[in-house]
Amino acid sequence: MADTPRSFDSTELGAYFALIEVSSLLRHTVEQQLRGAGDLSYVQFQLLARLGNSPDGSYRMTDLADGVVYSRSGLTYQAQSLEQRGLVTRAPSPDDERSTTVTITQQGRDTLTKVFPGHIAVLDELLFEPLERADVEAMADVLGRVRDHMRAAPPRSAAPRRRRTS
Amino acid sequence: MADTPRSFDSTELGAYFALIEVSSLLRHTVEQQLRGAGDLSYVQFQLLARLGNSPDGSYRMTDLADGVVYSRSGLTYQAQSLEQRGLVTRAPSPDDERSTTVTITQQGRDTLTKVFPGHIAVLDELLFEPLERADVEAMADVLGRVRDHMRAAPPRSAAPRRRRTS
DNA sequence: CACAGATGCTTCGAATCCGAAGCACTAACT
DNA sequence: AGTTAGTGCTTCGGATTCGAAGCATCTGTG
Repeated sequence: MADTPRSFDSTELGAYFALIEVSSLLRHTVEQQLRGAGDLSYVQFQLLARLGNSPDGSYRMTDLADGVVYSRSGLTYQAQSLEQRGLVTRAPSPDDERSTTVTITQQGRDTLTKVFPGHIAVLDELLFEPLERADVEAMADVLGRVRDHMRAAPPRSAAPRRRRTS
Repeated sequence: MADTPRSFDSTELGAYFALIEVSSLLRHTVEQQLRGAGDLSYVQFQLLARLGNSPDGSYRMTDLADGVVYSRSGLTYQAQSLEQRGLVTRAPSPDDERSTTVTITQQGRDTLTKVFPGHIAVLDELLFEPLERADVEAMADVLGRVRDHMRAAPPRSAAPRRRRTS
């Protein structure tokens, strides 16, 4: 473990720090906008957005949790909250009694459309404003590759339960 | 407000989503490594790291909070925690009785060195592995500019208390 | 100097978050 | 079918988080 005690040069450090800082700052501002515009937390918005983009407006709990990088128990909490507010419904899946299917309601979609313009405005102002088109493309490309790489590796808590090894 | 209901193209969306996803996934993994290696949360590590990089190993509470994008009350909580564990000390500032100066202790530095190799290993493996040198440079450049832009704008909760305007 | 406003930090209460443990259902193997 | 392992979700307890309010100090102005 930790068998490569190499250190980073300033460019690498800069990239890393900038990444963390930008996402923190962005998240912060977005959070406030969402709270004000539709009384949503960032997580709640992400959940609704994902559901809204789904072809049938629904997902399994686990897939939702993995999608937004969130703990399952945390998702249960938020899903209950959203359900009480009438923004989603929950029902056991037809094919698998264990799993719960979360579906966005019309009211959920309305909330989404109500909140969206402001959300875009914040992103535009904070994230895209200082960037050229090429920068955005580079960012999408580079970060996209990183994401794929991360998703490829054991996505959540590494150790697969068992190795059915020969 | 929201006077620009333009929408994003897929590149922009990709850049945004990738940013969020990458930082979330990264944070998650790093968190676990830190927890295991030195019983630190990510925030605690960030605080120690910042203090460790400071010329005199200390910062004011507010500057620390702004640095890591964190609420003041949250910082108070973590600073107390770190102080109890002997990783930092807190003392009123000499020149301003109001402000508290947080200083990293030798034990804090030791913890930092103990945790660092693993931290670097995670970053190397998860973030830098799929990237060329040029990619890292592009990332540092683009995200660095975004960060500067964000920091330039009213950094925390917008409204300055008063406008001493003419 | 007295005072109002600004600033730095902490306390407080409520919301959110996570991991571990538990419950229910499914799959695989015999 | 019976047994064992795997999977999906929730509950639980404790930790962390934030914003609002409070307290103490500082600063600028009369």
